[in-house]
Amino acid sequence: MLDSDDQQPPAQPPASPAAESPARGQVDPSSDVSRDTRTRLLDAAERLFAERTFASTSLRQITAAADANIAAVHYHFGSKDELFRAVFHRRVGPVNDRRLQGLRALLTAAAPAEPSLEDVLRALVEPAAALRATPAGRSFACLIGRSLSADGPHWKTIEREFEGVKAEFMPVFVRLCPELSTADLVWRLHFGLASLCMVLSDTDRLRLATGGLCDPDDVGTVVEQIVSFTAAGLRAPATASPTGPRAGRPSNLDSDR
Amino acid sequence: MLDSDDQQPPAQPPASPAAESPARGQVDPSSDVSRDTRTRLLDAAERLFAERTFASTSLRQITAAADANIAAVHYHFGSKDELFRAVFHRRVGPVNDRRLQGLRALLTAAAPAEPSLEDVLRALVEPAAALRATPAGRSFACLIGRSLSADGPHWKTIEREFEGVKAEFMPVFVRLCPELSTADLVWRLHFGLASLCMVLSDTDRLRLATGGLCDPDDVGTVVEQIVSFTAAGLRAPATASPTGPRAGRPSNLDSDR
DNA sequence: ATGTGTTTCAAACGATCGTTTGATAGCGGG
DNA sequence: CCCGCTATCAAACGATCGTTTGAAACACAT
Repeated sequence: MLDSDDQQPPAQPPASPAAESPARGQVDPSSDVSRDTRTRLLDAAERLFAERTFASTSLRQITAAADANIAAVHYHFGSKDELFRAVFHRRVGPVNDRRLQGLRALLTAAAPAEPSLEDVLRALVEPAAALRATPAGRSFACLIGRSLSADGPHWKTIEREFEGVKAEFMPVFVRLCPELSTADLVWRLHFGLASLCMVLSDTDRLRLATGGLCDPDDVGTVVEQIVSFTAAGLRAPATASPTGPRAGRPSNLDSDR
Repeated sequence: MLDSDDQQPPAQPPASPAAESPARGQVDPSSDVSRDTRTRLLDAAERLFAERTFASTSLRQITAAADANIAAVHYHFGSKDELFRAVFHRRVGPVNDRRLQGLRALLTAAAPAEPSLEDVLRALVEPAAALRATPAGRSFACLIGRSLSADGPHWKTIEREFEGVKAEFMPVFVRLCPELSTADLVWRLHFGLASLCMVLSDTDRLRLATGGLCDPDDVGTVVEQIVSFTAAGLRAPATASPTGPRAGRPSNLDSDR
């Protein structure tokens, strides 16, 4: 397992049914001369997609930043959408691999007991938060954090990348939080990942708003803050309505008016 | 106070220094005949900005959905950017007013003691979460939740809308969490708002992924989940390093490899 | 040198974008 | 009746978008 670096087949653009007009065969990504232009395009696209947005970043801006020709994008990737997929796939694989490595190490080290909730959360959070330690990783962190809260045509692509992590972490959380209903557990994990996404996608706003007090690029602090906050939330007593019909809908501000 | 419905001055488009060529005077938004087209444009833009994105929604899509002419946008708002600002301003004002009302009611009801952490969080979360109860509000909820995690040219516009809420809620949280350092408090409130944003911007993904178990449109459940989770996180013991140099940077997965 | 396949380039394609224009209705008060 | 004002409309503006094309530049085995 731990697959992260497969190269897709030719992946010819869905248009043009007569596929092979001049030259379109994808090239082996390892030990290739043209890797220069390809990775330059990936780096530039990663940075610009993060700074602006996929929709508001033009291929001309990308190729200008990468010092390449416009047609190079379609030659190496086929289309703008597949360029996005390539940018995303290049970095999310290693992150998820580190997550699964960390989880498995914890499980075997603690067996037959269970690892601590904090350790499991750390294994999930740290590889992603560590992206913000490097400039390129920080660009990708903004991209991934932003893509998770905006579903466009790329949502299914993104979702698939995280299936393995979800499948392996969820049972562990279920065992570590036996007193929580499934709905409670899912809600709270959702909130924890929301916190992670918010930090990943931050672009100096939090640091500026706090006068440098809270720094999303301080990986160690970020990890401990998210882990301790989420662990405390997961340990909160279960809500009143397990899966009841509509039990307990307390709504405030009916005081006056 | 509680200002939410001020109309901006003429707000002439920054181009064309000789401003008044044919007809550009903004109209009084109350008791006006043309409110029809104006609000139809606002409604359509609100929905489409939420479904797609600001950048990937064209004015022609908006005017087609609003059954209006292309030029109507520039006649009533001046530009696409000011249309976004109008869409945002129309709904965020009442939400923040309800938040401040709720907070003040809590403060006077509990005086001279302090209200509970849960009640203050509820006053902050409920008015926003309640947006998801109506289709139009749900569109705006997606828009606001998404805009907060993506900073474009509209970030300063958005930030200004929330200044009042921030200024009035923050001192209360400081008093309610006296054992937390400022950095800890800001981090954890940031996480709580991240959870809120994630729920607001959800577009059926969570419900579909959980088989209907977690429904972002079930306002009562959402509020209680966010409030209890965030309150538990805020009550977690303070982290080791208050503002220390680099204390405690435990990094896992140094097991093998 | 020749041939083959890969990579890069300038230039153009049609489509769509935000914005502007000038004319055309509707409607009030003089 | 005509005038000033508001609102809407069809049509076009220049700019920029993603994509395609065909040829040049390059590498390298024979």
